[in-house]
Amino acid sequence: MYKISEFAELTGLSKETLRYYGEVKLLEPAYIDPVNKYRYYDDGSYFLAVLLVKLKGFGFTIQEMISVMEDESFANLEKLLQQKRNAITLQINDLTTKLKELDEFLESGKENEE
Amino acid sequence: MYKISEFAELTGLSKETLRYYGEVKLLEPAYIDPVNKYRYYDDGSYFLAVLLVKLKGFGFTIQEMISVMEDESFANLEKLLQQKRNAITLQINDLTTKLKELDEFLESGKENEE
DNA sequence: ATAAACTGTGGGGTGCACAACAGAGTCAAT
DNA sequence: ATTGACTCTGTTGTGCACCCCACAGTTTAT
Repeated sequence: MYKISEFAELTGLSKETLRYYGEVKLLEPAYIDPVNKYRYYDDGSYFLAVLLVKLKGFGFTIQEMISVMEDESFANLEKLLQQKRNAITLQINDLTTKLKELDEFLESGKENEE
Repeated sequence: MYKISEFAELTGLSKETLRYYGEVKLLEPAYIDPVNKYRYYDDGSYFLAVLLVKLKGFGFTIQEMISVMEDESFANLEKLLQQKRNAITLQINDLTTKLKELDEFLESGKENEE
């Protein structure tokens, strides 16, 4: 059983994020001490957390992650993954365009300096 | 003088965003009808809005945009632009990595299907 | 016993989007 | 001139996915 800070370090999720995930019932502590309310996580939590970190990195929303966790068959998972793949590709293109625009902007700024 | 919807269409900023920008004093309407509170924007607003849309696209935060607008000399502008350039480059790299990871994840998923 | 380190629960901030509801404005029909 | 219908605007509140700070009770180490 890990305390929140320990578990945060283990998973890469911040303490705040862990509390938040508990609140929205995405990842609830394995045990909460009824006296002091401390959250405790176990190896099962760890397993889930690792998956969540992955999905989060791919751009899954909380709701999407919840839906994935609820669906034992993981039937939606692949569909969502494809969706995120497209989204990431789009983002890369957008950012590449922004970068060009930014460089042009910087260029035009230099001209006006003198 | 443009009413908010017209101005929104002109600039590409949504009505909500325009109200928000007014609220945080980033871009205030040129005139507000004291009777009905309608916001009116003029060509000066338009000029600023175009710049803001650019900066926003580059990832400037509201506070950064405000600081840029307050500084008549635009001395920070270039520094911030360079900063954003780096940030965008990082994001592109991150996303590219994510894409690879996602593809690997999809691959490993296929194997387990049967 | 006491201090240091950790935990809990709020509450505010971010940058808008979106929905609800009310007061204006506009236009046509009466 | 009035009425109704439709469109537009205003304000207010909520949601997203956390981060950050403050205050207070706990636990741990000395």
